[in-house]
Amino acid sequence: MSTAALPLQPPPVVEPAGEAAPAFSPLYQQIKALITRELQAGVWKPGESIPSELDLAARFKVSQGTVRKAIDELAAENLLVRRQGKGTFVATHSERQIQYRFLRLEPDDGVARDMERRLIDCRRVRAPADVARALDGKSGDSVVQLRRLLLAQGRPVVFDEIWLPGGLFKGLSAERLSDYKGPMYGMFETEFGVRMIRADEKIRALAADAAVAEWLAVPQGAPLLSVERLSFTYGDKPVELRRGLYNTEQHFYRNALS
Amino acid sequence: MSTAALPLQPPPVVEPAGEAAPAFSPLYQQIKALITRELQAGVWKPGESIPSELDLAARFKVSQGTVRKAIDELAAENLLVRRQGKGTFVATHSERQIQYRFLRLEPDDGVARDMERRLIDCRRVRAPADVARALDGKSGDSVVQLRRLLLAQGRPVVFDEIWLPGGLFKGLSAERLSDYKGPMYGMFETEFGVRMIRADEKIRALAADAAVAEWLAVPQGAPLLSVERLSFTYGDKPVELRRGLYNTEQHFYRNALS
DNA sequence: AAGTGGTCTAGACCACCTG
DNA sequence: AGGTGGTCTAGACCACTTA
Repeated sequence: MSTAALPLQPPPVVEPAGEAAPAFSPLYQQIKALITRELQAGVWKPGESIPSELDLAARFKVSQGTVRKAIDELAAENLLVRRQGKGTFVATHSERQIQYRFLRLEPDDGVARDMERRLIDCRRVRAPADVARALDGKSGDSVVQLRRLLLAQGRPVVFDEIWLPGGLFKGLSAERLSDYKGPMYGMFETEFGVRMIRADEKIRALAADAAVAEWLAVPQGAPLLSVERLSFTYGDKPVELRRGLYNTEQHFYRNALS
Repeated sequence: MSTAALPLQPPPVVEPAGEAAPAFSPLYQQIKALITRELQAGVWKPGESIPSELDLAARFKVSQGTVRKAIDELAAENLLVRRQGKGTFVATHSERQIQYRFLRLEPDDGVARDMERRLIDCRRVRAPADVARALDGKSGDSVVQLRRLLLAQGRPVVFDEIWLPGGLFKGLSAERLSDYKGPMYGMFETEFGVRMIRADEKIRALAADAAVAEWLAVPQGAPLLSVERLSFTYGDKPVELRRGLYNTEQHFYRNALS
């Protein structure tokens, strides 16, 4: 409905100034941008289906093939999910199958089990300088800081420390977190309308300090995997900084290169 | 030339036995498989261009769009590289820009510099059980084992231990390795015709033992990133096992999630 | 100017899912 | 049966490269 008649600016075929400008935008890229705007605006909610390709083609006054190419790219970026015969759906972190979309940890014995989530604490604090910088905010901004453990078969494997912009997560509390069943990113979607689209991780090895050693039940100085993740929502806006410390004695971080 | 008239089996539309079989193969997938075969057979060498889309369409007796979709997927898998106006080229590890296609290590200060490669040794040995298993061989098979260091600004950062199937790498020696300028995977391509297509990495943190500590000039017990990589060539055939130990004091391993 | 990949269209038909 | 995404075609035109 909000995508009514739309003029679809005729492709800005040539730019006036002969600079190093984009200077050309295929129709399907424009369509893609329009669809992304609708997603961002929440016109279609995570898990819901978007209009059919023919619908969208009619709305945008382009051929089905052009809409198709736009959707293809959005599906490749994991913003949409195609299901033959059923429709195209808005991606979500709430579904069983893709529950741990961003967690690359696997047990050595290969059997993927569910992990237990145990919240340690959840506080509102003033952002330290490095956290503020990562989240595109100012030092001293209000942020939600939470810490938690992930346990496999009762044994702690991951210690997570998470920072979220206070403005986006008003009302987030230890109670609400504990009450919520399902993955954290699913909760962020449904309760706060914040959808994690992509993330960047920086990984290093470091020695456990006294506090973390206790949480993970390893000796002080034990080598741990440090995974610093910055997650982004639409428009490449950073909305979560997370630092995980992984005990990799019986698990490993998997990565596929191509 | 080897792709002459080709009958292109008419899509096996329906399978006789009503089992859980593939039972359907789009034309463009068949084309994709044919192109992959040519690549594997070395008809087109790394860095060279393949025939134009119209050429291939004529050869295969399909429309350009169908060839296009096949090539699109091969490009997405990094087997081919498209260059508008010039043609489509066989991917290679030898080009300057994509030199370290599989190395995800970055310096903290962001300035990507070239790393110095220093070979430690190169020997032919009998494969230990775990190496043989990874390479789909038998325990005791002949393998080339080599060890080397990567140095950034004169300081050792990576200690690599690499195993290669002896049969594929006849004549590989310390001399030839030292003489060769350019990345190792580039040498494998041009000297041995072995092309690395994709790889799987398992990452953990561990403490430096005495030997590695000396190579990397860190204290014994220092936390290191262990990166175990299994690389595959065409047909998902494993052709390299590599275990790298990274000093992550001034570098980190980057990974993008989506 | 000629050749290459890139975009866009319009229409046909197929495979899959649901009432 | 009707709707959805998936495949395939044939042809037009555009953008980029090279000669």
